Amino acid sequence: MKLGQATIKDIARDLNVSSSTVSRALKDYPGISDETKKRVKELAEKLNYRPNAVALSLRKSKSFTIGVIIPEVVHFFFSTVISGVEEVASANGYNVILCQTNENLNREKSSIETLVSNQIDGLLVSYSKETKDFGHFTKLMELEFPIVFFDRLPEIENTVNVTVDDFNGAYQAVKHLVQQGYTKIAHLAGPNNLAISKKRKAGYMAALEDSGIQVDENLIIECPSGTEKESYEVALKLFKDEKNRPDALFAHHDIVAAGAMMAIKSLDLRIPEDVGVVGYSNWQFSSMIDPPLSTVSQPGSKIGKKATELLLEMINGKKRNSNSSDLENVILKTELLIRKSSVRI
Amino acid sequence: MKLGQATIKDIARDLNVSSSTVSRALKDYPGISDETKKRVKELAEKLNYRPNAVALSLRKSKSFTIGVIIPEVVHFFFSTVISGVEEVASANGYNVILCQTNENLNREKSSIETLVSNQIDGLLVSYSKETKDFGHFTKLMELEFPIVFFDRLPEIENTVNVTVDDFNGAYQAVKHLVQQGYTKIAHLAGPNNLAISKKRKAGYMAALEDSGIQVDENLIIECPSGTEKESYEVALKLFKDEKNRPDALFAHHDIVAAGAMMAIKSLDLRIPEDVGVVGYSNWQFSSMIDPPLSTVSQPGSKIGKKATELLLEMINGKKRNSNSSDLENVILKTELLIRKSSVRI
DNA sequence: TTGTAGGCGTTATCAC
DNA sequence: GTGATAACGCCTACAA
Repeated sequence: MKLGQATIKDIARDLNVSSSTVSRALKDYPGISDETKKRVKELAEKLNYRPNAVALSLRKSKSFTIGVIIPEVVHFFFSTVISGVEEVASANGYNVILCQTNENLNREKSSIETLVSNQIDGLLVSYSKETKDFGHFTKLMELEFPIVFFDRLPEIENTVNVTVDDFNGAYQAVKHLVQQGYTKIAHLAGPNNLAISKKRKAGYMAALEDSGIQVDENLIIECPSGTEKESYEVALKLFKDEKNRPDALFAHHDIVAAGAMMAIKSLDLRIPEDVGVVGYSNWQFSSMIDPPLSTVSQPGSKIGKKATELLLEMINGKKRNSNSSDLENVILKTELLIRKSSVRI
Repeated sequence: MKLGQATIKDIARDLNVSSSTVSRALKDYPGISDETKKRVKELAEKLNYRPNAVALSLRKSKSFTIGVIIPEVVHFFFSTVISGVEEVASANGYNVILCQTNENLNREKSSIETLVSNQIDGLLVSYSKETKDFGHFTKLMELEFPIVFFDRLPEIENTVNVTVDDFNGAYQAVKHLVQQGYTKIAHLAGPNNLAISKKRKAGYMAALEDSGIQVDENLIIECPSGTEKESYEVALKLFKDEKNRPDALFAHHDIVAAGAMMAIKSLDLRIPEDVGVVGYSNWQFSSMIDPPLSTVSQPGSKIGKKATELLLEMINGKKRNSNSSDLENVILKTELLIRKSSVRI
């Protein structure tokens, strides 16, 4: 910062008053003559005075800044979350410091170090795929530091969480496939250490069972990396086998679904006539591929907003980490978007 | 910040030394006995001491924080830029404060106010569509405050810019359409006050002229909002008119192209046989729609990285705003990705 | 080798 | 009504 920004002291010197007077005048404190107040404000205006937020942070031990730790920015869902976070934060006078971990545990840990040493007031976290131990979070929580977890929930007690109802989202998706007359429904699952993957898988299985269809473990295939390429290959193998070929697919992710669709089409199978497909997340491209992909829509921006609102409440003492309040675990509803890829009736 | 983080004073008190000794010991300053150094470091470790970055900022008038002002986070191109920025910043020990303007001038202005009062060391900017006056930027630049503009360049002298070669990107795209035998090529342009829109349009026109095709102003239609819906309607009108129907389309944006493709398909025209389409930006969905969309790929992450590198150089005094150095205007190359939507030979 | 004092910009507390 | 002082956490002349 090279800008010779004017300070309270400058104003005080120019006006031959003390800096306390200036400080009080600027904030309309009682006990300052209208005359002085006016002179101070005018000069402040003229010098383009702006309070130094860093000095304020130090003085008040409060930075009006929150940290966001996120696996990847380039991810439609996360970018919508960030957008929601920024929205609510800025509306409440808070800054957002962004850290992406690239799914790397060490970066997650070092991000926390920096953020904490920057005196952030609170933290929003979606942890990395590598994170299996949550010590770096619990240490902070024991000191009553405000943290809200979103999307990926850690196995820690008494956390404040914002998430979507993954079980139900998957359940609805698979039920829909069943209603469309598909009976042999495969599942391309996410990495097993993520709670969301487990819940989607559980929803898938429950929907089958409730429909009187037996779960076939051979039809559940893990796609840990979640790339298009990976699922393309997985799906190719899965659908090549004519004898055991599934007639539908529920993917834990639109990208995974898209890769699989490419494989299915390359085998000259028709979607949705031969194979029905439903994805998850409603990526921006999902409505534009051929055929448009049915998917479970997660309200990303709403998650970001809600998480930030909760965090600000915690910061401002209206809420603690470990209340019995039911607010501590907010579960937002998903929405099943039915498009062409899964409709054959 | 409720965490009772240990301070230098705490360590000093415990060890019965002065805080300057602790400060020096922690930073391996000369003239501290090994004995003291060891005791200080051990206790620091034990107390989990972390320097208070806010106090440091105040002391040094340097925050190791940069601000990013961006129109929208939920935008594939911008999210890749942000990712690149975060990458380079964190590798150099800098934090990133993110502000999105939602294309709103007032938010842009107030973001700058907050960022500056937070003593950021420098600023990366892609300004809003509403911004026609750049006073809020020039005011800072006159004070030698480091700013790097990316993607959208302001009409100000002596700025440091990172951008892509939009003219050439468009030129290549249209040349490619010509080579494929399309002759009546329409252009869905962006808002005219953005330099990028102008350059893409200029590239479009130059490519036509260089190919001996006369530019027809009726085939250039502005799509200011850039939404799918808008371009759907625009394209519907454009391609309904059988007499003057174009046989190809160059859109300033993939979303715009996608909307137009839906319109074209709804008129039972085939892509690429009847109509060739090329977009711009290589959104994630572009390779997945039907047919896969040819597009001009902008190296978003590279832009973010390069812009941040330049900014850090400016911050660290290796570079000034208004040098004659040719580094002040970095133009990165685009890449034409040829997919099915534009290939009929 | 270590300590003291002052200051970065602000505000709360006490005094006049 | 206003001013002086101390404090937030850290660093760095200058002293000792």
